[in-house]
Amino acid sequence: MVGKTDNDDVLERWISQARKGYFEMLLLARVSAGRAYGYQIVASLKHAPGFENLAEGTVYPVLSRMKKDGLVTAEWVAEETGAPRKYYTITDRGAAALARMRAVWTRMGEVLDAQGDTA
Amino acid sequence: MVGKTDNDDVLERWISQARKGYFEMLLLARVSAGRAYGYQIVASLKHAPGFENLAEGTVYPVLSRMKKDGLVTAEWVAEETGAPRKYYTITDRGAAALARMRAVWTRMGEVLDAQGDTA
DNA sequence: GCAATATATATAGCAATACATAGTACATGG
DNA sequence: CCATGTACTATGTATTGCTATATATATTGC
Repeated sequence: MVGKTDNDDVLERWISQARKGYFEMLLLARVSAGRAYGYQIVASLKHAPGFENLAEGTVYPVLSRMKKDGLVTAEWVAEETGAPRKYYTITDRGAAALARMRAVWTRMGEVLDAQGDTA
Repeated sequence: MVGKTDNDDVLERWISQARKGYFEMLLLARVSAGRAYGYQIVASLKHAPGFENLAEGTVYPVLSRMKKDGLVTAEWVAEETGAPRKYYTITDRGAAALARMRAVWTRMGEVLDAQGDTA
């Protein structure tokens, strides 16, 4: 089996950096699509390309920070069976933040693409 | 004169995080467009939306790191007048890394956009 | 001639965030 | 009873953009 090359490791490190910021936006978008609980969010994101190895330890702290920043609300719900679940709902402030993040992300993409024409 | 709101500060902080990773890709793209020296790169990026306040202290360390990682080469050129300039040229390894970064960036955008459909 | 400004490059320290890892608790199945 | 799945929490580490500052040379205006 072919092991990882130096290039793979460099790109993995880069991806980790590139996700800073992006990941909060991604989670906000996910919650914006409909109220959800933590484990459910982790499980659904694991189906997205590139996130197969996503760990809970990556997701829960961001959800906590988003709650602290007022971007989402969190509510414990006791299930008939199983552990209680913490459901997250986006707030107006969170929806506004998400819109602005998307705009910035789009602009960053445009700035990137513009680098090829200004040699 | 209207000052910044909390929302502005939160977004500014977020932008700083969102630029991690992205900024290296941006500089690689800039150098990929044609060999350039540091001050010139700073000056041209300052015309890009969102980068009006870009500082040299942000750019030179990333150029240094890219050289150290073998993504670009650097070459001092003495000008007839003025201080000597350090010119940067992308390497094959840098071009390959840029292509992969772009692919990841595109995929991240797709994953983000997909969050609206999976409620 | 000197001060201010522009051009040109460099560096240290800090703040913030994704990630890895480990832990706790409850339910289920063999 | 143990392993696994479900569900959430805590902590330390690594890394990078940003701020602030420094140094050097050339040009311009008084």
